[in-house]
Amino acid sequence: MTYDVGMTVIETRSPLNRDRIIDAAVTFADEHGAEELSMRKLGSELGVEAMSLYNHVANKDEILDGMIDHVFRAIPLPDPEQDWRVSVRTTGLAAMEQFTAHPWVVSLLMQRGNFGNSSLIFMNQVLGILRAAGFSDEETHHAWQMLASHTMGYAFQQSSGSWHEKDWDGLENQLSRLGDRFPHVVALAPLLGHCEFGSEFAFGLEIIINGLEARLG
Amino acid sequence: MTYDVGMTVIETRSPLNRDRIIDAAVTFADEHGAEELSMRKLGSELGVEAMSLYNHVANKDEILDGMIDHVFRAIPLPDPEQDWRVSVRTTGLAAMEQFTAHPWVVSLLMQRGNFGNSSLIFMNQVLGILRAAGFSDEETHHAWQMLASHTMGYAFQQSSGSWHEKDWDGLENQLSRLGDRFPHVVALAPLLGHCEFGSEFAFGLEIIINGLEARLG
DNA sequence: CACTGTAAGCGTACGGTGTAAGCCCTGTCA
DNA sequence: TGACAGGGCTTACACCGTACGCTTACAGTG
Repeated sequence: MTYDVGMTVIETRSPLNRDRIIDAAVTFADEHGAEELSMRKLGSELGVEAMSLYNHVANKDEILDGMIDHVFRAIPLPDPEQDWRVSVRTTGLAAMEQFTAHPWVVSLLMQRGNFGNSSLIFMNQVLGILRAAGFSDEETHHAWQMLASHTMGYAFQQSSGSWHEKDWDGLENQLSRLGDRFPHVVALAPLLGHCEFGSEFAFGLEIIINGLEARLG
Repeated sequence: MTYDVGMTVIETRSPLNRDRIIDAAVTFADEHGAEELSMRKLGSELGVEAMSLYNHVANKDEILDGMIDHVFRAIPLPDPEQDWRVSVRTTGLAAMEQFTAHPWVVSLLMQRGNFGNSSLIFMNQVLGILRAAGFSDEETHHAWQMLASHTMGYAFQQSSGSWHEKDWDGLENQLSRLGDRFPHVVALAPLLGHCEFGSEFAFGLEIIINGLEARLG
């Protein structure tokens, strides 16, 4: 934004920068999905040509990494003062909340790995809590893997989307058309189709926490 | 393969068909990764032009679905006569084995959902075992979600690959360069880097089976 | 004031993608 | 022999990420 003082106000577009680009990419992905995001579309979203983005980011991968980082930064860090079970529970739910709000991170994480700054901060905090709780290094490792898998797994299923209401009716027709070849699937179809992933996730999280606790000592 | 009987053997390429195309796609993805697969490359792999594939498949999506189906068909179905804990354990490990052999299915499943024929057969079998074991429909649903999440989650982490040996050295340098900002990550780095996903998966699977068993009755 | 160096934005172009449309060759059957 | 059908090939289109070079705007000097 530049002003000619005393003259007419020249309304130039606010200058581009990395953060604005990544923010725009995140909201674009939230609206249209990450696989729809292209440099040209992102540019036009910012009122700018595609190639102008390359003045602020090295390439598209840097944008994608930035988007992942953006999401991880939004997960509140667990409080090391609390009981580890509480920390793990609230952090798991918080992470799940972000993965639900930005379903595209899951596939992005799979393609690109997750070793941005924010995700390392997050991971470090959780590992620290587990170690402080008395887990050995091996046990901490097991616990982390398990918690991460559980979280990513549910986020995965939620974002893989075929169980969602959208094409659910079509699927139901398909299933009933397949008749009794899949009786158990058909019987559980209503539950599978309209399930609340949040509470499903919490259910499993409790089992895992209890299981880990039993391994402690 | 056509022969001019009594004359020289005319060595024409064996005719294309859906199965050969999908098989070729699977082996190509095993070698080069699924994101490298393109219609042109797949065609040239089969000694054929890209557009010729469209005489046997509707589009690339049908090939991708076929690849998913191919992998699920390779998972041996659990035996309904066995104890459900044994069935769940062996089936989980068998599924994980396939996901390890074909790491690309995980991201494919996420993009496309998993409701091909083979995956429905597989799912139906597992659901049937859980119901026969005495789980209610809701409990069966919970158990399925949890087992699926655990399996997909580990497969996910395994295929997301950043923890693998390849770029592990670079990552280790990066971590030590980041100094003591992430002490817990650095401390556990060796475990995280060289871990055996198979046994990690089995460890978590046992916790889940025990947790589910406790819910039974 | 002019001159110059720098950075940001733009336009063009290249090689890649999936696939629609049309051509041609060949095998099969009347 | 002639017609037909189907499989493979070629061409073409719209999209992608991005390398390259041009133009404009501005900051710092003399």
